[in-house]
Amino acid sequence: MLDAIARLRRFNRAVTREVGALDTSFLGRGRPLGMVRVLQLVRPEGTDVALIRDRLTLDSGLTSRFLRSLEREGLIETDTDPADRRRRIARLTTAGQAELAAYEAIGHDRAARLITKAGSRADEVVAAMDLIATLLNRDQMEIREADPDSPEALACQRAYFSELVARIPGLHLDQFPLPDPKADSYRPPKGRFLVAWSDNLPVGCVSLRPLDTTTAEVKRLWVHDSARGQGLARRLMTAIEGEARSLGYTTLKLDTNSALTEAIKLYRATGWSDIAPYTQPPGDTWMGKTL
Amino acid sequence: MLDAIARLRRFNRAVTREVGALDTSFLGRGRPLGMVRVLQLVRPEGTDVALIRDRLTLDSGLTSRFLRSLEREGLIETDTDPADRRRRIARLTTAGQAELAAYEAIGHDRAARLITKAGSRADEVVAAMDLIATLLNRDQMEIREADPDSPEALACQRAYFSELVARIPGLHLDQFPLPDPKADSYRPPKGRFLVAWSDNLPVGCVSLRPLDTTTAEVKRLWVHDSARGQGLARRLMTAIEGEARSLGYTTLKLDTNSALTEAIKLYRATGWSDIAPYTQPPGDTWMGKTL
DNA sequence: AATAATATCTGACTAAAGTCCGACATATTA
DNA sequence: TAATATGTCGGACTTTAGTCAGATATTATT
Repeated sequence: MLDAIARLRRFNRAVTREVGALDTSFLGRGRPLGMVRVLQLVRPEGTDVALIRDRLTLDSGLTSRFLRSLEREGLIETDTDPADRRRRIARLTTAGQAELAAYEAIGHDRAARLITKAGSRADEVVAAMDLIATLLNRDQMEIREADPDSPEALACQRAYFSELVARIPGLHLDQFPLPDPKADSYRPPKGRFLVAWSDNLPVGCVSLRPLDTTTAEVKRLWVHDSARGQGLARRLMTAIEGEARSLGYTTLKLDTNSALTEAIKLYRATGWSDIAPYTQPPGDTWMGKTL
Repeated sequence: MLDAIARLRRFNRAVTREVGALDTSFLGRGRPLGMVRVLQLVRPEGTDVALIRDRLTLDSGLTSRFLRSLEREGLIETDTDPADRRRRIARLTTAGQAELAAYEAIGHDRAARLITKAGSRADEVVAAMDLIATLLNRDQMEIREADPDSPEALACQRAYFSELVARIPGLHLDQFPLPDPKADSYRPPKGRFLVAWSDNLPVGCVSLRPLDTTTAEVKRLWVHDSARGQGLARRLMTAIEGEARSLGYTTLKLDTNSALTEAIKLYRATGWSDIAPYTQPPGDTWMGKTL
């Protein structure tokens, strides 16, 4: 443990230097870092000013001045929130989107250089970064609905199928075409596809499709390697069960494979129990839950 | 590659937040971060002011002011470098060492909390941090002489023997007692023990012991997992060969095991060639080089 | 309806970091 | 020996980040 702490602190020092260098790169476009950090949180659809303040733990006065400055530059627009007219919502303008893209490009170049530096160990380094970033972002993971054919949902499903193939003997990737021809069953109004985000990286998914008017099936529960052991699968299951409830289903089913031991353990721990088989292989374990 | 870059940038964001929080923790002792960073580079034996400036990429005026301020507080002392009297050398006083220890304690607490947060995956997280920190520190790795019984040299040898045991069937750790009863042969004036440092972490070692007046043996070449694939083993070999040369040896020998393929590949690539056996198992490959 | 709480904004202020310049002593080169 | 380069220093200045208090509008509570 003592040694681990010394090594973590070495990591901090190394990264402080790197991040310090990264900060100055933002200055390349003549705007202070604080303002850029705000800009990066403003979405084209609009972001709550309170959320920005909260995320960056900024003083309200400072936030306000940053927003005014960005507004003067024409990068954002602000409006009062119709729901609570004390609140304000900041929205990225077209010019703002272009400016943000320019920052993306700068960061992109720096990142590419660092990855090149990693040489033959680039994959390992990226996996290591994922692990650390997911850990640091842990308290800010969000679960949002997504279209099953969106790029992020496809990435999740691809990873999920790869894992199935790796863990269950006799399966092949071409058995799982993507985009899924049956994607429509995971779409509203009867179905759902949820994606878990850690910052901008999709780190998990789960989906729901109707079987009959009162029964739905949970499918494709997957968690990114870097996010395992942190209770995300449980959160995803809670979320999808909540969706099922609000869609009016009273019974849930799922089929899984006995090789996926952690998943089965989770199901049992959250009130699922074995039921009669209702699908073909690769499923060999069937479970159900009454809502 | 594209995806890797997006993920690296996510890592940067996560770490910027964490490091930002880390920075403010330094303010707890009423000294600005910049000054603390300088203080951390000053060693009790003395550090070149130019080196400090270089490492932190500071303006000379700013560096000077930080040093004056630390000097006024009695934490450091400065002297002109006798070798080049334009240069100055900063030395940590006893008070400075105490102050630095206090900072260590603060960082220690924060680090311990983060590791606790990693839970069951703490080991993986620390390994991931090592990999990234070593990559970022790559251009600043230093090779320095150490006593074979110093804690860092022992750590290196322990890791080296563990690796031997893991890779060569039939070996047991108790065959390699530490501290080494024959440590004296690796000490000056006839022997050498070199340790490679990445920041404060020993990431590699190599040693030399006399066989006769003109022949020496290279032993215990080891590189930390996080530092592999970056040419460190080659640097260590170059360094130890240089030491051998300056000690007046004309011939070098080593014995190794055929399981250590990367090492053997390196030896062949740097002018070593096979020679007649001269030791017992676990050695099964013997090489020599004329200086 | 009065009071309290909340969200934002503005202005005044401070601390920290960093830049630029000239002065000075010393070292290197022509 | 003269000219040039280098390393350090201190002063004047700017930018950035952050704090604090008060004003205003709106919402929630009593």
